[in-house]
Amino acid sequence: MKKTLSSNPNIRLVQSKQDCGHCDIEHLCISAGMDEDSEEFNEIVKTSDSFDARERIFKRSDTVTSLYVIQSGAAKSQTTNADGRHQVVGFYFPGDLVGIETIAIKKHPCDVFALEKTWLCEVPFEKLEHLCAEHPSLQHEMFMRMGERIYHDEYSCLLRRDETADKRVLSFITELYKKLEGSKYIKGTSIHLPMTKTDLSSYLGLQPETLSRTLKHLQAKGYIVNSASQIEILDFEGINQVVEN
Amino acid sequence: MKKTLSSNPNIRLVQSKQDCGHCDIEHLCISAGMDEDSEEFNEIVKTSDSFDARERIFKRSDTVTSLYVIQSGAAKSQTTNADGRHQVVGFYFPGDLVGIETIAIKKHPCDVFALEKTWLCEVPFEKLEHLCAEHPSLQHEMFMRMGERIYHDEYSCLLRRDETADKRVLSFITELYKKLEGSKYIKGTSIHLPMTKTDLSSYLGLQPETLSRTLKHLQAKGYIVNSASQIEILDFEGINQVVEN
DNA sequence: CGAGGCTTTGAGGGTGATCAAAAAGTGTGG
DNA sequence: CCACACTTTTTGATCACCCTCAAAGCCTCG
Repeated sequence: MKKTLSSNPNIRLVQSKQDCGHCDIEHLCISAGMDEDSEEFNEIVKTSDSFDARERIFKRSDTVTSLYVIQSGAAKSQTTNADGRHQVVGFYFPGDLVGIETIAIKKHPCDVFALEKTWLCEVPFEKLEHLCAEHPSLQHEMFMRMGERIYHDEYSCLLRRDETADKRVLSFITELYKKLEGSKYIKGTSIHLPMTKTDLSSYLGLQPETLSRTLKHLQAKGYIVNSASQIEILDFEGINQVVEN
Repeated sequence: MKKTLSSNPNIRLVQSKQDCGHCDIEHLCISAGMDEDSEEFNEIVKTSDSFDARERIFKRSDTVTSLYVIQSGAAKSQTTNADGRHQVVGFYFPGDLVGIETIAIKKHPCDVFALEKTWLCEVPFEKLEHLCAEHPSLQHEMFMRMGERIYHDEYSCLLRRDETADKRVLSFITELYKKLEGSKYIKGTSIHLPMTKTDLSSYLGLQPETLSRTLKHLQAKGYIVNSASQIEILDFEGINQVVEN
């Protein structure tokens, strides 16, 4: 049986990763919202075992009572349509919250898969709520996180809806570049992509063939250099002009 | 000068609407999340003057420091692209929160227009945060509201992205029917639409012509009856089959 | 009653989907 | 380390859906 966080409540804790004080993404975590030292936060957090690439982290319809923070690695969430086709809903990187889309409906609307070796922190939602009530700064951080997510969803969604394949691809690339700046996914002007091109095409609402052709054509125009799991940005200026219009 | 809530801080209060205890959508308001009587909530809420149909409620880039609850009426939010075309991002009905998409960026990403005579309640966000910290049930209500919105955004977006015009239109109709059930917008199996068909087409990511043709064709198939500002649902069963596949 | 926006209808064109198949990459086990 | 199976990506050809442009009717509101 595959382990998933929700089917296996007795998660093997990785003690060395347990202490928030030693976490290397502390500044990206919601605990960064706490004024005082995050000792209390540390106490409610559980650290999960790691997940290998392609391993399922959450199963659709699983009951959720926690939020999860990506500590290291990357993940994708995807649904399966009635006719069996998959659709990628989002990608998650270190510091991102997995599960705020579930707190109202209390179950995963999607399967979530690790894209590479990935570690998560589990934050039991009910305990988080209590802590939020005692620490206004943490409550504020949560509101801000959720507000950002709503803003992003409503705008990235919009963006992609009516735009051409060129624009969708270019704006995805530049947004991701900004988001991951300073992380191990960025080397100079190159972005390492942990997801497959097929996943990316699904996320962008395109067919794999269309994404392939689009990347080729964007490379021919000199905007980017496309390779297996990496995209190099050549012409930020030119890309911005395409995206803005 | 057009009055907007944010350009005119000295809002004329409508005293008769001021008291939360007499609000006819109290059960839809975030104050419904409060265990005790909502006296304290009542104290922080400001009620705005009403807005006429087509009147602008918020201007894009306006600074925001409050959330707003639609007390009565309906509104749309829309952006303007670089090339001047408008794009409708969302519709708001009684009980809906306008402004949670702004709390992280602190300004309106969109213009918001009244679709008909509309009343709003203003809830200063900072005061709301303080109240949330004192009343865990209110904090919980806010988390649930935001979680629902994220869930809806990520799913309605998904839904519309790859689906045919038929599916987009039918799922919009049935979702709206469910959402507005029991309100004045629903009479039997008919939905009154406060927005224009052009607004709706924009929201659905279609051209007005395409929406017009789609509605005609869905009527020919016997799913709905289409008229000026009303859509009657004839075949719930059949519609579900179309949407699910 | 007139002006303006909204909706409908028609004809033609383009972007991206679909289908098919080859090429390249990835992981596994011997 | 290589061979094999499998997945992912690419390429090509054709097609469908929706967009675009144009214009006429319709409704709403001043």
